[in-house]
Amino acid sequence: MAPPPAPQTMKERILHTADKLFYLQGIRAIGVDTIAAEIGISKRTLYNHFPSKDALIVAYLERRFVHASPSDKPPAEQILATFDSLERRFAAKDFRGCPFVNAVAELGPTDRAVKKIAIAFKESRRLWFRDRLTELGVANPDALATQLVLLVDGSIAQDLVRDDPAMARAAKEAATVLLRNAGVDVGGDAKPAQGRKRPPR
Amino acid sequence: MAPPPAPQTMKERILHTADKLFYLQGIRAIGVDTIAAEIGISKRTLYNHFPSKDALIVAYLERRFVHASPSDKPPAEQILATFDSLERRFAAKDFRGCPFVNAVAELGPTDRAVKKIAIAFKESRRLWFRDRLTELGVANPDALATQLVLLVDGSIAQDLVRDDPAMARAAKEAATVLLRNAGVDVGGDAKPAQGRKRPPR
DNA sequence: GCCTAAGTACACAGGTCTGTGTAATCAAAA
DNA sequence: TTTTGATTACACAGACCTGTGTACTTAGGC
Repeated sequence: MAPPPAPQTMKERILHTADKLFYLQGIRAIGVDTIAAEIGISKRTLYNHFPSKDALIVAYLERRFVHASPSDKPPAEQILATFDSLERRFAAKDFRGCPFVNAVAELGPTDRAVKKIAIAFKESRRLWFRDRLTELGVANPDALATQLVLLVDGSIAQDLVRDDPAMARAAKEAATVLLRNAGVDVGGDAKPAQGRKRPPR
Repeated sequence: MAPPPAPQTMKERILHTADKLFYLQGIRAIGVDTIAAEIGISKRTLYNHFPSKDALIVAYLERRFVHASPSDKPPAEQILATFDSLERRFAAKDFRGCPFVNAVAELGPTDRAVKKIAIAFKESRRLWFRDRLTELGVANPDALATQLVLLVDGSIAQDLVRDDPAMARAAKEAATVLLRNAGVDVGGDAKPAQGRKRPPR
């Protein structure tokens, strides 16, 4: 399969580079000069496409706001696959936590625009979980969806400081318990994780 | 009961103020001038107590590294009380996430000293959970402890962006399910959260 | 009264940052 | 060929940052 095409327009090239640097090194740590130099353009060109660094930051976060693509797998599988995907991302050396959480942590509570995008993103993922749980006919999809996003964000935060992709596996196991507890069929009783061994009947 | 005593020594006053400003507004957002001005001392005095801003940052994080105080409550109660305590902290208007996660997010992967403290803190909390679970005789205390810290950090990250203390309740409910699944007695069957209603026997 | 330690006031060096102004260049469309 | 729009090179303003140098004041201990 073909590699992802190189960004075409100047605006896309700027966003692509800003994304890489902002995400890996932090928004406040990267100046617009650095971004322009990395692309090999003048600072003036950058400011011809974005009126301010703030605008560039907002565009960076909006570009990170990718919506989940539809899948024809069963909902329970989709939910658990989320954690496998997380584990793969943790294993990549260029993973540095959730860009939205990082931006809010970095830019403080004053930056309303950034916070708004972060809230929207978190909520969209929660709703994605909720929709899958509704398909499964779970009794309280809202509450369970919230618990699942806690596991997602918890494993991201833990991996950010510990660099340990196993956090995603731990989250997946916890999610499996929560799903099974809600009556969802998540495959064999292979990992009981019980306090006492259950005698085979 | 008496209010907490005002910091006595100059070093403590500096740390107290640095903590407040670093935590609420971000480490990079606060200059040493701002800290000195807030206390009403000269910048020179600050630099007489800390050789550099980096040293002040490290001292700030080390001061945040509070170890859990021993309790005589039963272990299961201690574990669940963690989430009640979290909820109270979320409700306070000056809560701004985990200072260690925020510092790592802000200062980037290069700052080894900061990352080291953050890892140590996260691990100390995981071990605290593990010790309580060991007291409870749980089969796999290590794995379950990791899952519990995911819920803690997940709720912190979610509250940071959403300002919703209910995240702590959601984490507590998930923790209850995980504990019960591991054979821990966590009180009545009051909240079954089951997929299908269980007929009373 | 005198000495020492701590703090103050304040300037400043040297660096970074965002954002702008200006004149020159280049390429493609008309 | 001429025009037009994008881009470049580069200087610069104004702000902020960390860290230092220096001379002055103040308060306690001897």
